[in-house]
Amino acid sequence: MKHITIKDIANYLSISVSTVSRALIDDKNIRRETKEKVLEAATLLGYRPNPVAANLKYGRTNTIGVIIPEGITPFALQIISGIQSVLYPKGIKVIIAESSEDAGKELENLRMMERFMVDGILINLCSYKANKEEYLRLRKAEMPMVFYDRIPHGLDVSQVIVDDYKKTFFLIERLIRSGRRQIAHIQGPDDIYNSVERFRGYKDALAKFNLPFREELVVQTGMTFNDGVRAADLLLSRQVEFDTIFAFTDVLAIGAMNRLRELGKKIPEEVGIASFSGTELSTIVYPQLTTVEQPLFEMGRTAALLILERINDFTSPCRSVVLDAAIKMRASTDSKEC
Amino acid sequence: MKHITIKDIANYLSISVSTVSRALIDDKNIRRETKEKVLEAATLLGYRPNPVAANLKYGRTNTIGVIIPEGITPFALQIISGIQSVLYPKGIKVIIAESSEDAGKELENLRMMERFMVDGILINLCSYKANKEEYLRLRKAEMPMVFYDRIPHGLDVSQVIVDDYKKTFFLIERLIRSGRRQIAHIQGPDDIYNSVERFRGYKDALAKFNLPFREELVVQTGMTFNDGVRAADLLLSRQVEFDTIFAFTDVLAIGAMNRLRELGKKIPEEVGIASFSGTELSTIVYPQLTTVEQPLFEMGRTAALLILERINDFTSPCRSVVLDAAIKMRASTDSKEC
DNA sequence: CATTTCTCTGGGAACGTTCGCGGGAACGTT
DNA sequence: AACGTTCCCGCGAACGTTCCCAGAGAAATG
Repeated sequence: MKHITIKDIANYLSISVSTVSRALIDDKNIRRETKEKVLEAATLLGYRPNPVAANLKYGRTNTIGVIIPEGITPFALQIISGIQSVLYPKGIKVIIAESSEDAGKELENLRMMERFMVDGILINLCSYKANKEEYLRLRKAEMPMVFYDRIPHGLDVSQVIVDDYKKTFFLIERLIRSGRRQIAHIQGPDDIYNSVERFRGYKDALAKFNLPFREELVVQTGMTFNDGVRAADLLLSRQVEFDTIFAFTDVLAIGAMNRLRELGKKIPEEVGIASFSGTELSTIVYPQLTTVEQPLFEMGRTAALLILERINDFTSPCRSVVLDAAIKMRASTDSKEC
Repeated sequence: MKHITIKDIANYLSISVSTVSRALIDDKNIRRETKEKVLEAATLLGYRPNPVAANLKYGRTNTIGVIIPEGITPFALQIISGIQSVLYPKGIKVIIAESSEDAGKELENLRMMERFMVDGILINLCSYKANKEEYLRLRKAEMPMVFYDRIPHGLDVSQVIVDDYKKTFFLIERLIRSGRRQIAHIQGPDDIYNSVERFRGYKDALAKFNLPFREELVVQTGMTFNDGVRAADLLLSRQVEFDTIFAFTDVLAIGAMNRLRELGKKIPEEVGIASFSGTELSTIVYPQLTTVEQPLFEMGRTAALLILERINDFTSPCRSVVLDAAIKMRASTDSKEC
């Protein structure tokens, strides 16, 4: 693609490049007349500014990186929509890298972002423990970073989250209030902080209603659909009664639900299913899932706003934004109280 | 972020910037000794090359744009993984824009990509008719483009697709062979060429077995989950018997399936469901969907390879790659012949 | 030993922009 | 009439690289 530059316009009008630049940049040191002449010529010649050159000047790339743990579910993409809705209008590019739930790959992605010289990074972690030194190094190198959804522990950074503990607590509370007593839990991996928090919410909610916490009702597993399937099998093999399953994510819940149905269990009559997420998955399965619906688009939006803040002023204090999330009672737990 | 430049290395070693550049760029006009010295100093000082500067020189941005019609389903993201697997190792950034099935937004996205000065664009269209003039203009301006999945009509461009007609034909053929006779079709929008092709495959397959084509068994609709729900309703309201539904996409199929089940129909005993896609959605629903499984990752990979070809030599002839797709018979049509 | 070739290095222009500086013209103020 | 201001505009440096050109010295050739 051949591009016409500011210099071409200057030649065309026999004026200097500086004046052209000033006209285009809306500098005040220019006569209205000449400015109009330049703009006219610009459209006539089909001029498109070359951001690369300007960025070189400013030492920016106008690019920010997003690192996501997985890209199979719609989760990431909805958040990314939110991010882009803020950044694209500002002329900032967004590049995405996926870690496949692998801390090693996450590290690679961080390095790649650095190589690409992004102006900042938005991160959804694989593990809240991994790559800590790298994040410390980046922080020291003054790389603007904002974490969202899955955040690190003991690192003073900007972040945007929902209150996993509280929301889980409320969800379990409502399940109990609607008559469910034997609530099993499919727990996520240990190294995801949200998993720890949701587990805590689950336990405390049981305690509030004086329901016993029973180890046999808890299964810890991974993040995939098949992990959900296996979790259901494991739960059944323990020969302990349960009338509800609360799963760490949509995907796990759906895996478990499908397995149970395959084995002839009626949902929600014999077993109710609830989860925590906010993707469309929870409404395209049958029956629709009771879930804590996180505001994903909004989460992306605020993360993007935070990173802009951070880029503009690295010395500003880190901010932690907690978003609200709605509890949606749906057919999978057959609650009357929608 | 303060960055170490090539000049810093030059000062540090009291040599010229040119030599440093040569050392880093693996130029042959340099003594092995000095080259090693430079590399050593580079790692010592923590030098990271600034791609922006180099790109300015070369007139490239090392960025390619991807325009997708929608981002709710995993469809797009799986293809994007394939694209990134080729481009990221080459140091090429990938930016993504979503058109929300809206041709106007698609046009906006094209303009944005141009503003960002991407080196090339990978496109999955909203409509095969829309924005034609814009694509012609871009082509004339020598913007490298590759279309995939949903392609334009009557435009000489590089593209990567699967054979919608043939694969649909084979799928319907197998459904008929497994005993299904009254196959309904949920058709996609008119302005998506794949929809037209799949419809054609459906019709011709019926014809091959001397089964009557019945208008009442075809519903044309949109692309969303709810469109699938509505299509099922419409089909039922026509009071015509059918033992199978073949839907344009996974999402439509799932919408219809859930609606039917809600109304008490047994899947697959009373109605079988089949679709065309290749996302994980077809295997996380219950029962799992019979479907034409497109090789999405591979599609992304080849699209990326084609765009590289095009960027390196715009004069090379446009290529059209047709990928194979597997027909997966699953529980939703209860076929014995998995 | 003289000449050519080769190897390596430094200088400086170029990529497309922005911006500080200086200066000329026009204007207003004493 | 002399001076200070303001308004515009051009010049040139700068951002971090690459690369062409020239040249110094070494090596090879006669």
